[in-house]
Amino acid sequence: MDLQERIARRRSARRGGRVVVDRDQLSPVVHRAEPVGRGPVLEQLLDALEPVFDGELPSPVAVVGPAGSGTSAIVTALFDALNEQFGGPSRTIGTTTRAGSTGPVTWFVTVDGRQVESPFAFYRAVLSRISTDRVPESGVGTDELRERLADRLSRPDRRAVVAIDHHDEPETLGAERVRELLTPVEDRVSTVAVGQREPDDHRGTTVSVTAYRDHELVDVITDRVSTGLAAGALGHDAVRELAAWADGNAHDALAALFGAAVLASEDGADRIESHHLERARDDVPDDGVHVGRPLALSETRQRVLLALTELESTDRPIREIATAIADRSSPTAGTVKRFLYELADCGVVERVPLSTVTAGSGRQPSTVEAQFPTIAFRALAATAAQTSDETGRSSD
DNA sequence: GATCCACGGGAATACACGGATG
DNA sequence: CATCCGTGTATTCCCGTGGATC
Repeated sequence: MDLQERIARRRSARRGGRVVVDRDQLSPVVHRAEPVGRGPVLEQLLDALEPVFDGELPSPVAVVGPAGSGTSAIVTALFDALNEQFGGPSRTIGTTTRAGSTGPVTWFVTVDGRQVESPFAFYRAVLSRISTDRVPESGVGTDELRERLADRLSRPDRRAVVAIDHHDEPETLGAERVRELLTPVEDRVSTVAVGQREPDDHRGTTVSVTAYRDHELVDVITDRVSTGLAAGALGHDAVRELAAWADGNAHDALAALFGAAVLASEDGADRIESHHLERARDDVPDDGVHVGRPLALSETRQRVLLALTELESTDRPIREIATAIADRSSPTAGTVKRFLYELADCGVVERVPLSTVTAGSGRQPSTVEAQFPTIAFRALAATAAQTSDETGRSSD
């Protein structure tokens, strides 16, 4: 490559990177270490967890709030902070600190129900947080992992508080199931169920989180804008408008903001224009699902979704869409079809009846539509995979 | 101690059946 | 009744692990 080319690349990289200063600060799937404007709720949650300060286990807690109200952010942030104070040696490499002779320990473990769907995966997730050894990812039975967990918690001065996030979403381990899995260690472990509803048989404390009010959401967005975007890339009026549109749902607001930033970067613009925001807002479905849902899926499923978002005409029966997707690499058409129905079943895509043209005599086909913010998904999935298929230029 | 192999979990795929529709 | 969609499930494949074997 010659010098002109080098310089041109520098220039375009700078142009592309103008708007976004720090992608992680902007990402709707990354939580803040200090949630914005949620002090009272944090206090309530600390109240519910109060017994841990006396070396006891709290009774079960439920953290309940509508979509986009920040329940995950609150619990994640608080558990991280509590771990700093109470946690024993984590799995960080080089845990040579006083092997075996540690004092009382309380681990605070968050398990993301979206990523942990089987008992095996659940035990593995908890174990790898509280144990110093590596935990096998396969080749060993579920019972074996359960025994290791019991073993790890066998000492009376060792306790754990396990938060199960998104316990009430489809395809996740329910809170009831989690408690069942924890029965062998129930006198050592307490649970915190995080979701939009209480677990059915919940007895214990409930911390209710309400949707953000307009000005609170403005603060949340402003916080992201100030650290994630270049100065002057987005005006305060636009932030207020965005907050009003999102109607208390921080996920929708941040997904639209992130999407608009992606579009502006792709344009090489140095600020986010209103048409960027408009397109990004249209891309966030009403009553859609969190972009973290598709992002938590296996790589193959994400590839299918990526291909789906790249198809121009989705106005076709599922069967045809499946073949079209299968044609661009991916698994076989049959498998793609299977995936699409499965994804429709758990709400990531929606089946919509296709009334147009019915030459055949059989049952009427339907098509599928994405129920997640596709611009944000495309940008975040690309960085997660960043293998094969180098579609977009990655300008990190 | 090095090598081999059986096992377990999970994903991909195949397949078959039930139901809707003309 | 013929046809095709939608779904439940059986089967196959893959791979990491850890104990058996030599």
